[in-house]
Amino acid sequence: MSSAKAKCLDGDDCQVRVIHLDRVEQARRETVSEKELNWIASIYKVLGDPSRLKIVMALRNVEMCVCDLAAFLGLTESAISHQLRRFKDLALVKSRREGQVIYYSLDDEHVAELLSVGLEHVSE
Amino acid sequence: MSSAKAKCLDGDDCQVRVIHLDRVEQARRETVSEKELNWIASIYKVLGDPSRLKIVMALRNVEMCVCDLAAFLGLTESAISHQLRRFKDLALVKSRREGQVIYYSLDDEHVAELLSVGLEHVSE
DNA sequence: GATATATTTGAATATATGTTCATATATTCA
DNA sequence: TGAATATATGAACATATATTCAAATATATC
Repeated sequence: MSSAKAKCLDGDDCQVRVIHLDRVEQARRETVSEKELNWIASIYKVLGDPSRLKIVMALRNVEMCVCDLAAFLGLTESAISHQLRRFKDLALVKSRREGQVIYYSLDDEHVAELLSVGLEHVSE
Repeated sequence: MSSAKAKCLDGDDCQVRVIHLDRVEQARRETVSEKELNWIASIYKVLGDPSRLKIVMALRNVEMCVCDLAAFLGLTESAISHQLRRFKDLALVKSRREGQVIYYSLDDEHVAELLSVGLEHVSE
């Protein structure tokens, strides 16, 4: 066991206080790459907004166009379009054009897969 | 099927354009309460930040104190403390005092439960 | 081609957020 | 009690973000 006295860790200016060096090193060993970490966080982040979560939940069952979603959420069509772009960037949502109307729906496989990846890293 | 012509929905000033009224109404019927929605979003949101995600992933396996986490993340102890408070507010993290040191760990049951609730509402 | 509809894009803005610094609180030990 | 350590708190700040407005693009219809 480590003592409860703080030790000095070799940081930039040797100012870093550490009580359990072994645990910090273990965490260092077990952490995922910065890149992957940011990626997982971005998945959670995009779902961490009430408007976007509402969009996802609406698209769970039905295909919808921008103006339907705008009516449902009580937001501007522009606002919806901006948010949908974020989803598309993460490939959480796919679109299909039919004339002037563009239908949006969940990219179910991706959603399921991405969330399971996140879970895998968070809860054991 | 609905026509592809926009209809006028009875909004505040009757300016709301809707193409598939039936789908909007279905979404209205199937949506969860605003309160629950905000709550689920807040769970995702708190995980949607690289620093916080790193904290959660570190606490998965080991109990850690503030200064250990600060050393691990390369952040101020104050910053860690602020973030830990957010986790505690959502009951995602629990703490245990031992002398001057406060040990933080994941409230595993809660994490698992909360995420499963979120999943339940998002993917099918 | 001209008009109307559906969506996108970019600028602007108000608000939220993550971090740091300085200070306060709590605990231990001399 | 007083000094030292560990953590918490609040103000300040810089950055990120969600939304709106105005204008642009794309498709269909006349």
